[in-house]
Amino acid sequence: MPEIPTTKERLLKAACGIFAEKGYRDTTVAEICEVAEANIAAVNYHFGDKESLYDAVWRHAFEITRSTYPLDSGLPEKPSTEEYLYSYASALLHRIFSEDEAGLFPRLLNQEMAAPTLALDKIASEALFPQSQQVEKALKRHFGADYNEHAFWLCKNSIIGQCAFYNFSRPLRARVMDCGEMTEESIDQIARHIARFSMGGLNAIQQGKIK
Amino acid sequence: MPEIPTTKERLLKAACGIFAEKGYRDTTVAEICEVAEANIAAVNYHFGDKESLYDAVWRHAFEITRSTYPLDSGLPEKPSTEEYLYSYASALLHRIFSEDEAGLFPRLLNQEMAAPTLALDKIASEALFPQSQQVEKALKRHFGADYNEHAFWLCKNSIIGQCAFYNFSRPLRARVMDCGEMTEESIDQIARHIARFSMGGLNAIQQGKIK
Amino acid sequence: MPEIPTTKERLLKAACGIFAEKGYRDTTVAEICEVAEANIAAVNYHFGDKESLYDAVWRHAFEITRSTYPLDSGLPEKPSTEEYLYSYASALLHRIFSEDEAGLFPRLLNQEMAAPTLALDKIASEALFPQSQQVEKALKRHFGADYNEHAFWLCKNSIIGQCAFYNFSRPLRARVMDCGEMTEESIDQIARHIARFSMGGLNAIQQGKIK
Amino acid sequence: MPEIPTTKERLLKAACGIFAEKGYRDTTVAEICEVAEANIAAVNYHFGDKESLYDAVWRHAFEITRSTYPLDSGLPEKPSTEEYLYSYASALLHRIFSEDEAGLFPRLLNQEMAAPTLALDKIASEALFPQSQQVEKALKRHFGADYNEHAFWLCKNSIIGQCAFYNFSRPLRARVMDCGEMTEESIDQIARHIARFSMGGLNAIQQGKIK
DNA sequence: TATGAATGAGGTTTCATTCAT
DNA sequence: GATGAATGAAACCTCATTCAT
Repeated sequence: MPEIPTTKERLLKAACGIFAEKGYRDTTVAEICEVAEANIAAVNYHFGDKESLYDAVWRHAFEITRSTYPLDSGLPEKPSTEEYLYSYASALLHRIFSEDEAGLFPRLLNQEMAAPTLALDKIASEALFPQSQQVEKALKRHFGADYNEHAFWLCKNSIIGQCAFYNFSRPLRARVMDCGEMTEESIDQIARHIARFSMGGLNAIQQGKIK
Repeated sequence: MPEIPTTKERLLKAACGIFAEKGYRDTTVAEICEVAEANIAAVNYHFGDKESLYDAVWRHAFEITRSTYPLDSGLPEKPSTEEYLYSYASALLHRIFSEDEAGLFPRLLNQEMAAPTLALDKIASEALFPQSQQVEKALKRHFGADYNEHAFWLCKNSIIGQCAFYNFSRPLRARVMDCGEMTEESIDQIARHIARFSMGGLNAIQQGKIK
Repeated sequence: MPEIPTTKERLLKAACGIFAEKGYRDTTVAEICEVAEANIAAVNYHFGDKESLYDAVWRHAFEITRSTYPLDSGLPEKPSTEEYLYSYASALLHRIFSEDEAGLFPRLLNQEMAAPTLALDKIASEALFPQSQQVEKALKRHFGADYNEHAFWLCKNSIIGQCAFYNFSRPLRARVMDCGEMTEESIDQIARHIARFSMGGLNAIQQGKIK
Repeated sequence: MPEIPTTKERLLKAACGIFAEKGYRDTTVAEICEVAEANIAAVNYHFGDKESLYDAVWRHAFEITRSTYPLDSGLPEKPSTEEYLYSYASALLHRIFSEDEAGLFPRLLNQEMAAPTLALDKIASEALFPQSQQVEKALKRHFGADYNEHAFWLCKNSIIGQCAFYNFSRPLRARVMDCGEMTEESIDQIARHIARFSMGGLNAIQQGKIK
């Protein structure tokens, strides 16, 4: 039974879309209220002020994104490093290429990276840091005795960077990057590429360290 | 002979720094004029409007960055793929970590990726596309007969993505990423890591293709 | 038997304190309701509108103040003029320096003197005028045959003014006037001073008139 | 040659009148601009914000009041205490009853006493404290050897209070106090009354102390 | 009897731009 | 060539009040 959405829900939904598209500063309360078909004072009534609404927005967006595309879905009991990398990249890419609600968080993140708001501190500690730690765990298991703090940090960045690039370069896709529409299959192809490429990279780094 | 900078030059310089730091929308004409010690009407007088100033800023910043850190400096006559990758990554990273004028372009790029302006089309075709082609050329040479359009595109993204990540994640450096001040040596270390990691990646991809 | 206060009573009490502290305009209905732990619509429901609530506050505050510190308490059967003046000043000063409910009326009066509301007319005739007449009566008895309408009016103002000054200058007490906490004794000291100072004044005026 | 007043001057003048009449909070920037026939943004352009305008207003008002009715005008070389008291009361009363620009400061003060703003600290230390000291000086001379800190403070308050009462009770003049229009002569009459009444008071206090 | 959601009017402030000088 | 005053549009926020329940 589809409930009629409350004004607060409509505001949150409208705000999610507009904040993700335009960023905090370029988004006006008036536009949110218009899209939500609510009174101009509704944001202040339901959320206090624009900033608190933004807070609710990113938490909401992150929760949807996290639960729709969890980072460790479909992994076997004892995943190989490549299996883990594939799962991780696949989740991140699905989030990035998603054109519905599940894609909101990466877009908001893009906005924050360009024009950080006060929310970034919270986003970093509550959303990004925990996810970052998951990659670390997998890498630590892979490296085992060869563990090295700095090499480790570099590898983590290489892996995340390959995925994040597709988020960062979003506006270029229609301009320079000659890629068509993103399908389930093409996303999977990228994920598999990143997993394999990274495995090769990790091995190269590990060999360099041992020698 | 150090010339006294004209009002127009002072405006351009001030605008570069502020636009790069705050983005187009968060930057006010008043602040630019104040920093440039110019009249509030100076921007409109010399550049027409805020947007045209932004255009001039773009070109200026790119020209400085491109000439300060060219992508192919210090390469031997017939560079190996790893040497080439190292040179490429080194240039990109120096641009990204530069805290003077040479670092303006990556910062502006970050802003554009989040909130594209009309300038992005021009920048994409005039600045980004040519640079992208340089990576392509090196990869084509490396792959040789194994050349495959899509695998090739994926590898390019993997390489650029690893570098761009340090630009994209700039605001996180002070928050989540536990890295100290960037020195010439630490930048070099990252560049060498990316070159080696990518060589491992390329080989892994190539072997996968052959088999 | 301490009854549980009704919503209306809680509203009235909360409103008294806040109106007295901040004045009509600076007080928000929302704040009153919050302090009274009542619904935002409670003021309008129970009192009609903000202004009517203010009216009720006025009457309530005056009634408490008037009954707690009546102007003629503790007077002997046939008080001397100085005894009367002392009693009068003492009552006014106790009202002014009271920090509980009995002090509400002078504070509200202060607000009205700066920004009169429609309530002032009623307050003037119902609360202030009768009190003013009491001083007149005592003065008439004192002056006797020397009675003179205008000299009389001036003396009344001199007496009331000395007391009212401690109400009017309330915000200055913490700033310029170097006086410590007000105790029963220090209040009494002021009352005795005003009685004696005024006796001296009245005599001086009377002598001037006679001569 | 009467110069055409600038926008800034018109704003200041309009603001003086409206702030004095309504107080800081009840005055709107829009109303000031309307009266000054200026654009709604003019206040922010010329003064920064409403608060800074208010700052300029009370300084302007005080300066006019202070110079129009200085506290020690018309005093003989070696004034008697009564002459001094007369001069002081006369100045204060002229300020209070003035219906042109010279009357602005007492009205603003009335507003501040009811609803203090951040400006009150500055007003107290820059305007009120220095004037208070002038009374002290005269009283110290009068009391001579009988000087007593507290009695002294009480007398000062009695004198100022008698004058300030006519400021504080302003809205009551038309309601309860049966006084007609204020003329130069009636003001003078009040001043002479206060001087004489206070002389009597001071003497009574002094005798009480001596005995 | 009481409430929480909702609202419209109006508050201060910001800002890119214009214009007479 | 350059400026400082001025402005209109629009931003965010506040608040007394209303209304359906």
